[in-house]
Amino acid sequence: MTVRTRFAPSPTGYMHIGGMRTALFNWLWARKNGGQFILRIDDTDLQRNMGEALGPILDAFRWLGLDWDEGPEVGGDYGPYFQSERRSLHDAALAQLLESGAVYRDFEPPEETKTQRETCEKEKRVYISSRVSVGLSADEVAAKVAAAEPHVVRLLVPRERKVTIEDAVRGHVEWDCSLMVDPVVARGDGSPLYNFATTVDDGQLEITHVIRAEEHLSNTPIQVLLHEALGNPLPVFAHLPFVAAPSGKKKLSKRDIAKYRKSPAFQKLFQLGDEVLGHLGINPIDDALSPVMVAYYREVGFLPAGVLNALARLGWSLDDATENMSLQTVLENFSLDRVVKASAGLDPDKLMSYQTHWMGELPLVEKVAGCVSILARAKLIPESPDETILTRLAKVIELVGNRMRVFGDILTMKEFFVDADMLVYDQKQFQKKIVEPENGIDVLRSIRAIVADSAEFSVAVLQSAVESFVQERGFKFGQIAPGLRLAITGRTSGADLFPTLELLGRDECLRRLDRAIGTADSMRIS
RNA sequence: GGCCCCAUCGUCUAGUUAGGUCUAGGACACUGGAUUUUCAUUCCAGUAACGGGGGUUCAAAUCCCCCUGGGGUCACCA
Repeated sequence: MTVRTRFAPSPTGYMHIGGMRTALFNWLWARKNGGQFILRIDDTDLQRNMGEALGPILDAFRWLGLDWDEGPEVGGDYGPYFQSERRSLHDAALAQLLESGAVYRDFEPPEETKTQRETCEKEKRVYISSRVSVGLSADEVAAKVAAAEPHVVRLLVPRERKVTIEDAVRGHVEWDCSLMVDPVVARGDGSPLYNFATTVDDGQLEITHVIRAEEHLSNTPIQVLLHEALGNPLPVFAHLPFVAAPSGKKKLSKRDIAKYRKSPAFQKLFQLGDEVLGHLGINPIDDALSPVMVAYYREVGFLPAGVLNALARLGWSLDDATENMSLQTVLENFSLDRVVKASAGLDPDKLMSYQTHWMGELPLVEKVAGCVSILARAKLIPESPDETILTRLAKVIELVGNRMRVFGDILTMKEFFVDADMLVYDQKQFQKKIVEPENGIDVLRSIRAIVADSAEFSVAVLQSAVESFVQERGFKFGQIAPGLRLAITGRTSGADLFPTLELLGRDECLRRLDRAIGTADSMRIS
């Protein structure tokens, strides 16, 4: 039998990083077994703009390179793939269950049901459905339906038995039906509820493996009972541990972003994100974009390989040592029985280490492409840069090397992309390293002369010239380097100094030195 | 609270199915050192865990029971 897995997001306008992990494992299992991975959109009673709500979800899949065999945009033989368009299928299934007596129309007023529930709770008894409507004759039911009496349709839970599953990650799990409330399967008008629609759809789509997060475990007995009533073969269930927040064991949730912002574990990621998004003109403070969303990582300039690697290792491992894995490697080695049972906290540090690894592996041309797109968005280079810019950019990228962990990092290296007069100095350091030292400005003047007069503007020539100057004056290079770097780049840390000078070019270096000298002069006077 | 799930370094995990090779391995983070004109890298080294109690056994991280702790879920949402 062909393995068929599915991911069934509701169109919420964003793709949750934990949901993405679930989707990834579904994709992996299908691909590993030469089966199909299906995207079904669970959009029942959602009246939002479908394009806006679904777009970001599909974008996330495309960005990570996870393709789907059936679903939106690609269609398939088991469609429609939007749950809202599958109503006739649900209706037919409901009619079938009504016919077989597996479900019943419940006319008990909701307030009454609620009261019973509350009473039981107060008295510490287990609440089970009263089933007052089960005794109604077919004619009585028909009459009430004809009179449009409000009601719901409930599953008649077989109370005398147990439901058991052999979960592919959890093993044997069982529930005692005598403790179960008869779940509502559809409203009086026939509109299906989640558990019912899902079961009908999974059955009709011939899903063989239901791989989903642990929070659905409690829905499972209902769905198993429904599958049985429908006469469907039972899919294999695999309940993955949910993705927890860093430094906590609670489910990672969009609602808690404000809290995460204050968490030390998340600090560095937020700092990076805020800075990069700031350069892009995106306000990261509002919830539109945050680390619980896949889009966040794309915007900040993470690589799909980095995110995928981190996601794959969240609740799964290949062996006792392998950490850096391409999607291909994960695919070749994936299995459900190596999925961990305990929930796993997303670790931003570890994510960054995977990211750094894969950025290091990326060919230069692809680094250039990634930087072009983010630099253009930050308006630091034109939309379609010419050869000169591209060649120079490649040199910058090679020079900064592993200092660029994500594409967004390039935006913090503004010194390569703005003119001398736009350079922003680190004020405190400028004061301390250039203005305050006795000969700080004089040194810069001397270096300006070297830069202006050197026969050739190359690393070798500049370096030896500066070194002999340093020696003459009885300095150490380490003493003058910070000031020089500050004058040239505005910052006290960064790529190797002489190559930076060479890359910037003689004229630009002179402008920067002049500006720094001028600024320092005026600061010293005042 | 009911039902269900889970429990190894700070974190992600290996080891648990078939008890000994585990004085518990790896990675991230952290600390120290070396390299480096800064920063980042790289390289070495180090700190650090089987939640507790009972069993079973010659032998338990591994099997059983209890406790504790954490979490999920309890809708005419999905």
